[in-house]
Amino acid sequence: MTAGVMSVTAKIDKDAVPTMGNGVVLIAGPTASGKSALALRLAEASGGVIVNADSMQVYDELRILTARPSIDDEARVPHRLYGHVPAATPYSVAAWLDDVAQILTECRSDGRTAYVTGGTGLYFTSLLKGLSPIPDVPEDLRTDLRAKVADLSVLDLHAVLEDRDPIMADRLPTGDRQRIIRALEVLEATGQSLSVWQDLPRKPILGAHTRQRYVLAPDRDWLRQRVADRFQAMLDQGVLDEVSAFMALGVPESLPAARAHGVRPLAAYLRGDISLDEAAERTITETRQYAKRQETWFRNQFPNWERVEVATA
RNA sequence: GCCCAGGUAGCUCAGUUGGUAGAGCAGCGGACUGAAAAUCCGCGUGUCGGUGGUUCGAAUCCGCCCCUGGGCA
Repeated sequence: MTAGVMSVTAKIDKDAVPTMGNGVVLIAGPTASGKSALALRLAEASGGVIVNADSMQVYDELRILTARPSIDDEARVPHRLYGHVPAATPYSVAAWLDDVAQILTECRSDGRTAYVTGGTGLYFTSLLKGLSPIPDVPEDLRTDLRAKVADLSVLDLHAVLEDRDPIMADRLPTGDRQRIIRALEVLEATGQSLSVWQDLPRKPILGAHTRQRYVLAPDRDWLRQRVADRFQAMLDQGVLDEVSAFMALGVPESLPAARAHGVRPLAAYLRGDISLDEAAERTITETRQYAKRQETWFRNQFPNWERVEVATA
């Protein structure tokens, strides 16, 4: 145990993993399950490239808090799409898909295997199933709309959608503010119901021929412990300084980067509102709850992916 | 030792004039087409500290005992 974090060994059939060359290997798994370490071993052994599939590790300023691969790790194997976006910039699945598409093309022409590694289920699903082609919604429209409906209750908001776009209103739960707003902004930006766009065929980047799909499946209790240990290690690595530097950037709380686990509780601690113990507990709890949601996704959306045992070493 | 306040779901607590108990949090399950580490939906049987009694019926009233916190000595 180094710095409170156990090392992880995941067993993957050697014959199933290419030792040379080309192709794409997908490695998903809940947070703190050891994906990065596994990808590093595999990519190092095969001269491959590690490609990030984590929606938070794309942001530059939160390396420690989002458990991004270290600078040393990045020196051992090429890592792509890690920290390539400033935290003040909103990113999205669509942007990620564009980015990966380009990188996968590069890998193919270089003859290197791409190990697409991360915990964001939607990213993997979109990679394999595609997204319907929906026009971009202008940033100022999004901001304006959000400001305009800020004081409406979810139910009122749903009623507005019901009035303007009954089909989407019917598809969405009455309490799901985020998706209701998305439906409204698409309608406003394009003049057409989001349902019309969503019904357009999707264009996958990777097809069914992508054979190598792995999900790390650690024991839940083990993972819960590991999340706590990892947080302790983050403290040792200086997360508090990182978060305080992040606070100084003044990234609006509504932006994705500001919602990384731990940002809010640790900021509250740094402001003197809560104790460090309290902040630690909240961060760890948020992270565990997320891990559970990830497992739900993998279990039900990726039934055919190969489960990989994770063992402590 | 005496007095007071408590002992109810993993945790914090509700529980009305006695009709065998319910919230928040945690946890568990599920959804998921462009901010997804987000957003949303569903799931609450637990010797009501123990024991004896009163009562048709006690978490609720009475006795004794145990434990915790505070006060007085």
